[in-house]
Amino acid sequence: MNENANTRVVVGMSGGVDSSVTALLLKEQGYDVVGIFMKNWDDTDDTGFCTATEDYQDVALVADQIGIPYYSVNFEKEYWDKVFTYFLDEYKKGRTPNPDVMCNKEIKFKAFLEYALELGADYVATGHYARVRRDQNGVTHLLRGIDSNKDQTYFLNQLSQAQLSKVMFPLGEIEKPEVRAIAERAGLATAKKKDSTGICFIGERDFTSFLKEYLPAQSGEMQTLEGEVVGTHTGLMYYTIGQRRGLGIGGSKNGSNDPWFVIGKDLTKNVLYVGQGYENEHLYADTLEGSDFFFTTDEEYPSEFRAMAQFRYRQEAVPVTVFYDAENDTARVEFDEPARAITPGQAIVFYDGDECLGGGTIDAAYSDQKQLQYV
RNA sequence: UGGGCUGUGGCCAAGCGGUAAGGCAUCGGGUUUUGAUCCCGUGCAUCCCAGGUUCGAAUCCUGGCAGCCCAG
Repeated sequence: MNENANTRVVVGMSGGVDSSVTALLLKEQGYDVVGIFMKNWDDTDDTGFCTATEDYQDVALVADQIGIPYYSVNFEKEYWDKVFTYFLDEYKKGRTPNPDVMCNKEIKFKAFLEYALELGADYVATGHYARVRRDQNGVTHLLRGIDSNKDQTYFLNQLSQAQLSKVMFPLGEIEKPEVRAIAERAGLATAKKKDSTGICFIGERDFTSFLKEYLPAQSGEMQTLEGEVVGTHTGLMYYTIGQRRGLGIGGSKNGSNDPWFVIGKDLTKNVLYVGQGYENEHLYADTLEGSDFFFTTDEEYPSEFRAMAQFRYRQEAVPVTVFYDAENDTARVEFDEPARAITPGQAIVFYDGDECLGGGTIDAAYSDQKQLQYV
């Protein structure tokens, strides 16, 4: 009855509203929908409680309501090897990794995608707020979700053309409030479930104490760039550039009552550099160097081009000039205006209007040719 | 063992006789599929100690104690 009936779409269902509505919409469009829950992290606590169990129950409820089959698959090993190991390694280097970018690249759109294809899927769908558009040349473009407040292309910047050609993001076309409304109208079990935040699969938790379970703490001094000791840090890796909370220091002899921010780290001296004021000059860079640049379409990029760039999730993109070294997948990026808290380990993502072109990983930041003391 | 200054909640810091501002930090919450940022809310401090003067003092006086500075 419907041409979509011959198209099998495997939906990654997390047990949240977004993926629930994703499955619902595809089902309504007549696709042959299968829901699959990924368990990638074992968070069973001392009392035997595990949020994944609860989430899977929600997947089951929703799948039954929608009328689709559902399964569970376990990628704990892959997640540990490809995402978590990388995550810890980066922290050990004093950097601030972005595990969700890696999770999308290696798990959701690799391990999971391959698994789905084996199940006979034509596409994999997730509840990401992003859009894919396939042009007449057969190229798939990754576009920002129309709900600019929820757009998640930042986390998807490392997806390849091959991966993108196999995905569907139904939610990219609608706004979050509409997603809630659809869920409520359909009476989905997850309609009122609170949005989850935190590292995907690991979830919300006290971040520092979580890291301490895996990384040894080595406390040291907090200093101003002038060398004045103003406090004690509990371990360099627990702080990130531009961070304000958690420093535990306030006031100063010279009368400034501005808040303190992390402005740098020195791994060899085990010193955390801090400075006062949101607009502290040491937090601003005009250039960065990055590696592992990767583009969403197979188009070849010139050694120099203009683009809009985003350095952190939910930040406004700013105009930059990219000096790209295709040989090594590295690049030097110069900003039209100085940018705040450029942090090694974080992703720099390029955009051309709504299209996410791809991105790389920040390695170093510079101001006036001088490298900032970030690692 | 001469002179000067200072001593208010974790840190800065208002207050100058009438019954303790504010900022930062902390804590709680909101926003957020990284970590941040950001936003909102949050302090029953008796004012270094002991006396005294006053109807009444953190604010005045006396004596201690502590720190800093300048002299020697």
